[in-house]
Amino acid sequence: MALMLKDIYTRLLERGHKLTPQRWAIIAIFLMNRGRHLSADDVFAMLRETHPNNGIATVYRTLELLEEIDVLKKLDFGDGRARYEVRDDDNHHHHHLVCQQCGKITEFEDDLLIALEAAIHKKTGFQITEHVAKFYGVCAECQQKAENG
Amino acid sequence: MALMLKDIYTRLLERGHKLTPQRWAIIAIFLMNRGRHLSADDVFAMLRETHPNNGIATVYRTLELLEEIDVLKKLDFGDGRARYEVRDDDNHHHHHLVCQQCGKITEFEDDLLIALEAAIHKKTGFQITEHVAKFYGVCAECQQKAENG
DNA sequence: ATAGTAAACGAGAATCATTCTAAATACAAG
DNA sequence: CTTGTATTTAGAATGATTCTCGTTTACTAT
Repeated sequence: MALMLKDIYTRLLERGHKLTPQRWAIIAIFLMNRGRHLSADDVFAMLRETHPNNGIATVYRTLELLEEIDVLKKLDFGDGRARYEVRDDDNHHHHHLVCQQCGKITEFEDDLLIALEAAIHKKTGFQITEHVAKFYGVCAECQQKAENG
Repeated sequence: MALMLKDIYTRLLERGHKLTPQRWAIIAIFLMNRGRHLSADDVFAMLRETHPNNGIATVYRTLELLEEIDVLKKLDFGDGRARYEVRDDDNHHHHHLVCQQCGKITEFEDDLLIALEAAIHKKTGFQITEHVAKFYGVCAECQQKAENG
């Protein structure tokens, strides 16, 4: 099921953290932008609109905290900055398709990697806890543009 | 087949690059350390042993150049620095297993991801040119240590 | 061989995302 | 209210990477 505010609140309190206005605002930004992959600077810019005197350091700390309590998932698309997305219980196995033309990032659901993980464990004894899979190429739209151009 | 010095020499000259002693030395470092994943700093340290007055900027420039001509493959293990390995013609589909305990990186050969790429193209029209797959977990040795400790 | 020219070099400054520090503030519990 | 702890801000620090610029070098054509 989708992650709710109540869950986040509970997780924070369980670990002895406070629900400050800054954290509240940053959580809201992510909940209002589900499906997007926000960088610290993206969040900072959005936060500034409503909280003009928030510091960037707080954004970084909050992102780190939200990752620790499994609210956010840290992503790396190789563009030199970390990005984050909401980690719902039901989005556990989607992969990212990065278009090298327009930079757009789409998602793809598939559990084929589970089979691969099983094969790896069988052959090497390696116990996998997490995987990262990214695919680089050209999205359907950019292919069409290239044909028509 | 394995990448030879002659191939590298040819590729450099074809594109109008010069074969300087510095480049020669850096190429040699990679050929003498096949299978390892060297960072710019690793290369710099090794280079210093024989060429004490080489600059780090040259290392970065050379790594970039060698990547451009497909001699090296740039890797990102999420430790905040880029790493490089020799890109042989025959190592096209190995994945990296990163042990979260000891940091060791092992490799695993498998073409299962090809099937996944086909599935993605069929469903989304996305034309994939490259993929990155990394698996994080605990290697067999660290598991044993944990059991015995 | 020699000189000309573009490429490459070294040293250090600059950049950029991220992390740390120090001092100030807010919150929860007694 | 007071005290201890968590959190915040602003700015400095960090660390990998890139840029700049004056100098040097490898290749080319004389």
